Amino acid sequence: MGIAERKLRHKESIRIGILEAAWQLVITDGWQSLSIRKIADAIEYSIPVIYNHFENKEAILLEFTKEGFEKLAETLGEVKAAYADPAQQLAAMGDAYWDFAFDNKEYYQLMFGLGIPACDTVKKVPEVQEMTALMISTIKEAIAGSKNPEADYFLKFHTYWSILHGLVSIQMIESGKPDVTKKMIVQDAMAGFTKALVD
Amino acid sequence: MGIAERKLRHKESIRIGILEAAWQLVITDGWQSLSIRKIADAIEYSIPVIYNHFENKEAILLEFTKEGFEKLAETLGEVKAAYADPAQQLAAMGDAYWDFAFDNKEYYQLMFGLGIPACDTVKKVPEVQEMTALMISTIKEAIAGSKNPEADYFLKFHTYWSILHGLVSIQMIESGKPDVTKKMIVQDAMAGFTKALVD
DNA sequence: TATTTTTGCTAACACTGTTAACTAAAGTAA
DNA sequence: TTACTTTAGTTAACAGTGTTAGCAAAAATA
Repeated sequence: MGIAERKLRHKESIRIGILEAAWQLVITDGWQSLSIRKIADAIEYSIPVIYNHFENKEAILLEFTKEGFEKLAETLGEVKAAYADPAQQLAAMGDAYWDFAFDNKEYYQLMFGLGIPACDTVKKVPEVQEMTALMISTIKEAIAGSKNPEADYFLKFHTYWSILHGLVSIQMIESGKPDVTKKMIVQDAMAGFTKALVD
Repeated sequence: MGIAERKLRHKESIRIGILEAAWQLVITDGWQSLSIRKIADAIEYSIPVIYNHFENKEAILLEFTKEGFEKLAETLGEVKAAYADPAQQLAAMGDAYWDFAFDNKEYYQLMFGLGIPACDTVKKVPEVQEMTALMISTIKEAIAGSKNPEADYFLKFHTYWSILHGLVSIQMIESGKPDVTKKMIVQDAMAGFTKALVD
């Protein structure tokens, strides 16, 4: 009865093919010009086949959004593990966040940029919470060891994430500045934040 | 020879009609669903008429982007004028920036969100520099009166804007949180920034 | 071998931005 | 007023988009 398995494998291989073809197209032409027809063309199947594996185009994009947040969470987790001091963790995680965004522009733009309807992305993508949980725990630890242990961790987390995202997105729409100063900007901002946090 | 003038007036009135119709459509249905056909329908002219007044759809969006940055710059200018102390100015401008974003979501999303190709927006929209100039001058003044007058004003400006934009956009994709805490987040972040700036 | 299920295709619908080609109106000059 | 030229506005089409209904062929089951 390996038939069912073989079929499943085949189905799965098409699914993967769709995602790989889509990703290739994104890499070469950007999100904007990704289309179902192009994907169908690339995998050498007809258009409706894609709809057997994904409900619609958005579902394909959602898949990448998930992947993106997963990768980001993984990266941040590793970086966090490399340090013991929460303040150092926050600094390193900020650095890593920045690097991730620019090393994976395609992902980052999809995760935040493309979707004005990103409002509900948060609900549809549990991976977001994976990432935020990491940040929140670190913030909590930092607060616990600070001179102001009563600080609102959720507020501080929000500030932390916002600073990072803001830095990244402003940098992305302005890209064309010297490369050296870039990193300084993050580090300066992070230093300011941590200083205010730890008091 | 008032004929030419009348014609010009008429032409201008259509142009305005296009923008007004477009704006109305955006208000009711959002940017995503704005289409040339719908605009043509609304102004009761055929489609190509729109192309006599705007090179393409993007040019129409660009018009609103300009408007948005103009409004924002104006608002920030007024707020700045209401205070003498740079630190206070920065705080008030941050507040105003936040309010602008949420009072004019449609504008803000267009100015930053919709355009992944927003990279060249900065070049195409001189109004952006109007706004940034305001911020930069205030930052400069604040630095001049701080304990560390050697600080890099451009870096600090960048941080300031990024924090604001980050706060806004994270808030926008997360909207669904209690309203009261929102303002606190900005003010907390701004306080942290100013503190680090003035030393 | 006959029947059912699955798989994948063609062709279409309803949209999108954009433009070429034409008509009818308005303005100009004789 | 008539003849010509310009311009304003139209219809109809092109090339593309996401999505789906209906059908043919292949594969699995009885």
